[in-house]
Amino acid sequence: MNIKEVAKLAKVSTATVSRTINGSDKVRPRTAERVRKAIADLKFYPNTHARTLVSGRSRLLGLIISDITNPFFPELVKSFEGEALQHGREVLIGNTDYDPKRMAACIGRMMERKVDGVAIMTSETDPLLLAELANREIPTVLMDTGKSSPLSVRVNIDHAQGIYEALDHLFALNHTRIAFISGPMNLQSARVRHEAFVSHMKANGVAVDRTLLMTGNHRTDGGVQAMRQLLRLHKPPTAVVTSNDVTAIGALGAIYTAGLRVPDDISVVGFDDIAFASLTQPPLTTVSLSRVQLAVTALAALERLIRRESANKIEYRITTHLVVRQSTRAI
Amino acid sequence: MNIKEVAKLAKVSTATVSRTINGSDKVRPRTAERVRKAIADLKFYPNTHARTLVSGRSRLLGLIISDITNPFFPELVKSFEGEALQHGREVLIGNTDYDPKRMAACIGRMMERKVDGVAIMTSETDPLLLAELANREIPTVLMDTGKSSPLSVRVNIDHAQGIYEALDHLFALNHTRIAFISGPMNLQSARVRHEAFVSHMKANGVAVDRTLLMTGNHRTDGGVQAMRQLLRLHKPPTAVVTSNDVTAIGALGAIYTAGLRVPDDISVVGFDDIAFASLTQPPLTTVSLSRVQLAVTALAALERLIRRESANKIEYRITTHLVVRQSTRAI
DNA sequence: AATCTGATTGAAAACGCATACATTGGCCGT
DNA sequence: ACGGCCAATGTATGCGTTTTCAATCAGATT
Repeated sequence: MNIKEVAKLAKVSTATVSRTINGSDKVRPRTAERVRKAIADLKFYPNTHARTLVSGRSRLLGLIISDITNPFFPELVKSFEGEALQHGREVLIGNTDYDPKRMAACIGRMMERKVDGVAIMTSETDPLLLAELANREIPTVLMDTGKSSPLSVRVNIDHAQGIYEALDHLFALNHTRIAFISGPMNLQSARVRHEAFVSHMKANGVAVDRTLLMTGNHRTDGGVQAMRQLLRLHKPPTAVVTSNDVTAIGALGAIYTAGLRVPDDISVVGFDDIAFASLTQPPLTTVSLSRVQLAVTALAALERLIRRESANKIEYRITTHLVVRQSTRAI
Repeated sequence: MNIKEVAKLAKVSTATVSRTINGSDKVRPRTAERVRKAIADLKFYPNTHARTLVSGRSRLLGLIISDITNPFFPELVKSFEGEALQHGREVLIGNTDYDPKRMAACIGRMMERKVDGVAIMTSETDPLLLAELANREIPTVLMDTGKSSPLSVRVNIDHAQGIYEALDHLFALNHTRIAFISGPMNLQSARVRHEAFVSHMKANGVAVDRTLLMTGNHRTDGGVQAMRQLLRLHKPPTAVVTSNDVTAIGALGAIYTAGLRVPDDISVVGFDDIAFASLTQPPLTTVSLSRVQLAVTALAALERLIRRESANKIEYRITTHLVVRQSTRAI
């Protein structure tokens, strides 16, 4: 089943069939109709590989993420895919599992499949791999890393703003003894959030107690461990800010297990605003980082790069802002 | 950059390069080494589209799911992808969003990309689309639907067993006034769970109060609505079994909002055992349906079909079983 | 040294489509 | 009626591989 059979049935040449499929305007409407009928009758699906091979365009976009089971990503994937579909493209997803080797394999696959562009939504990336993509003139969009070039742009996420708002919120509720449970410090995003916390505390004249600065891992168990340790302190914090929601959920668990209540005994603030954040008990006050916005922005940037629109110096920025729910209260 | 340049650099023909890439044993080791060096030097990545076009094999597997943001799926996707990678294949994911039109579009894309096989993990599928795949001799694995044929197998999920165990557990805790919040009744899996509930209640001589049979939608809001209604009853249930964990989480929320406690005032049982089930307050007693097992089984079945191994009459079955946590208690 | 044999290697033909270029047809003005 | 011209269609090439079949080579046997 191929374009030839369609051509035969529609009594035209393969060229006309091809033109019809691709919506060329130089096919007489009546002819196009006949071709479309033949395509439908034969249930013909054009061979993407042949199309890509000859045209050089795959209509395929790469999306590289760290881990699909991390609740942050599915929403991002869905939005990105939805947008891509609207632009007539498909998405090849790559899971790196935070493993540089798998990242390299992902990029390799993207190159083999001749993607038209790649969105790299992991916050760390090997510059050598990026160079590889650049060599092949494959446009890339990076999150929080890399520098802009004619074929690569960076989408900046303003983690700090959210942290500032969270702290201001807690300050307004009279908290000063505020703990922070960070993510793994080898993650750029985790580092930025941590630094924003420390600097905004200082900026507001609140002493930063080093014993209240814990390191988590962006998973629940990290939140549980860190929170337990905080609760064992001689003078535990009255509020805890976490580097992501999953950590906050772990902290929540540790607090309940210790027989304390949120927000009565201790306030908790998350980060990301994953779907489950509004479903915890109590619903989590958290910093929202819109995955939809991130996906839409990344895709738009990619499209621009693919069309080689020299939209140089466009600054892509995703803001974050606090969503107050019920896990925070004044003391 | 193509195979020709590699051939030139390695001073061999393109045929030899191709053979080396594909690990043919009829290339002299010394020659193969030279070719591999050329490939590495040029950082050559073979063009998948050309390979697929000529060989007819894409090393691509389709995985069709309902909604990646439904917590049931990411784990399934990850396991499936991991297994596929081990077998040297890649995965094309299709989101149907429970929409038959999008399902058709997904299948169309699978055919255009010439996948070697498709795993359809949505529990409803249009037989016409399946016929389309069968016509093109594309192997398929279905979840809970369809009938086996030389190119299609069905993986059965034993939803009933889990429901039985859940009920037996509640019976042992002296519950008899047990409610059930179902999923959308147009979903096969939801219907089976519902029926298993009713039949096992009857089988144990427990009267089924129709007012305790609620219809949800497999989302939290459905769980919230249904639970609210149950709590407004003259004689509310002492225990609630839900058709999935997300529904249970909604129910949990409604119960807390009403000022009641779990499991003190009411016991709750979920279904699926998503990652968050162990992180609710209290941790949710639920029926586990292993996504890993499902993914591994589906992939193994697919591989067998692709190799045209006539493993007829193999019965693929995924069992479910109760995981007791802390959301259930005796009355 | 000549011959044979199996192991390597090479040349060339597909695979299904898009597209540059060539051809045809119809319509207009004259 | 004729040339000219644009629109519509057709012909044929090549995209980068795999694979068949033919050619060559190295070594063993005589």
